[in-house]
Amino acid sequence: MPGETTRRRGAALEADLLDAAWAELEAVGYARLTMEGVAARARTGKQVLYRRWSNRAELVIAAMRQRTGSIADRVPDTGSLRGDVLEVLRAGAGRQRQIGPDTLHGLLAEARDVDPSFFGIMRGVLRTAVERAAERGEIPTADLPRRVLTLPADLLRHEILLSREPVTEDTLEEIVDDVFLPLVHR
Amino acid sequence: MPGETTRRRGAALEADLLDAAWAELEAVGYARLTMEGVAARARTGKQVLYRRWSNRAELVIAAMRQRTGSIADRVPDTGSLRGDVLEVLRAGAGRQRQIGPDTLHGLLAEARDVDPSFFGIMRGVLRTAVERAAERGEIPTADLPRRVLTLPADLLRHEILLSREPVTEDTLEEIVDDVFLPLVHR
DNA sequence: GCCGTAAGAGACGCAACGTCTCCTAAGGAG
DNA sequence: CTCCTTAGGAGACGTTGCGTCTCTTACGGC
Repeated sequence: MPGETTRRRGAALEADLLDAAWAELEAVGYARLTMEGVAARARTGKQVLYRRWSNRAELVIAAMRQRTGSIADRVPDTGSLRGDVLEVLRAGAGRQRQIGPDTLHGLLAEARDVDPSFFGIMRGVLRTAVERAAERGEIPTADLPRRVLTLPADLLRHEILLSREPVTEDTLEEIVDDVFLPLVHR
Repeated sequence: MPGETTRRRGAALEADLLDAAWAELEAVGYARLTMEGVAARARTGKQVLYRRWSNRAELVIAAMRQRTGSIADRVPDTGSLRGDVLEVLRAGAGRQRQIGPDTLHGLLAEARDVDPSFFGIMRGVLRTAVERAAERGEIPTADLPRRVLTLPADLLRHEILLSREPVTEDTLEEIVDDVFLPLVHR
């Protein structure tokens, strides 16, 4: 096999490393993911990993970024606030299904600086959805208390962190219909 | 020194072990707490720990239980729903201050079965508070959607898990005044 | 075609794990 | 009071993964 002496470099190698990290994550889970395991899977040495990321958490976060591009920036537009918010939550729940609660718990415990943009992304999207609903006259005002605006995202996150089971569609609807919409309609 | 040959046993020893675990937790934090460290602090061997708890998480949970008795069962009665709920949240926030987010994150990541009673305690207390408010005629009905009832506790928990800073009184008031009470009043 | 950079490979010392073994104090049974 | 079972105290042991380090060698820009 000719690939035998081929030595990967730069971006190509980095992509392979992140792929290997992701594969290892799926294979053994975050708790038992080791730098040596990832290195072995990528058929390289640990040093190559440490040259780029200084610990498990950083490596895994990088791998996740590569895999699950940014959710944000794509504001849904279903015509109703309810539909928009549900859509945002579905996107968040979907991302959770990809990542899994164990990884989230692990990162929370190990990452010194969980980049807020990692958990706080949904806020801007929700603000836009609410503003558009107000413009349509669907709700009285877009001027909500900060905590109300982040409420759907916060509750979803809470659910993800504590449930260990994938979040169901029913749960998302409860969040929207029992909590968020009643607060906004007035 | 005569204490030198005294060998502790049973419950007395167990209490010493849990004290040592708690002290170690305060001294080095959950991330760097080790079984060997706890054993050394308790002036005994690891085996004595492993005979009782099969890992860090179990040991620490036991230590916490001994230290911070049960919050529940003591339903505040301030005369107003607002006061009662705030009081419950303050108790929860206080417990957090004792324990610290790092320990919580660690347990979440390591404990296979985070006993729901550990995180879900506040629910029953809130139910009682709401029922009494309804009896007083302060609110129209005590028949709230499940998710609304657990809302204050859920939001506090979310805050605790993601903020890393102690939860402030302001935050508690936001939860109650901007989110919970508006939902209940109607 | 030369040469600096970084990949590939693995040895190293260290810290904790969880298991084990050995000895001996404690304290109940008779 | 003595015997005997139980469990505490102490530490050795093999293992795993960490993070660092060293060495050789391929790559690819100049």
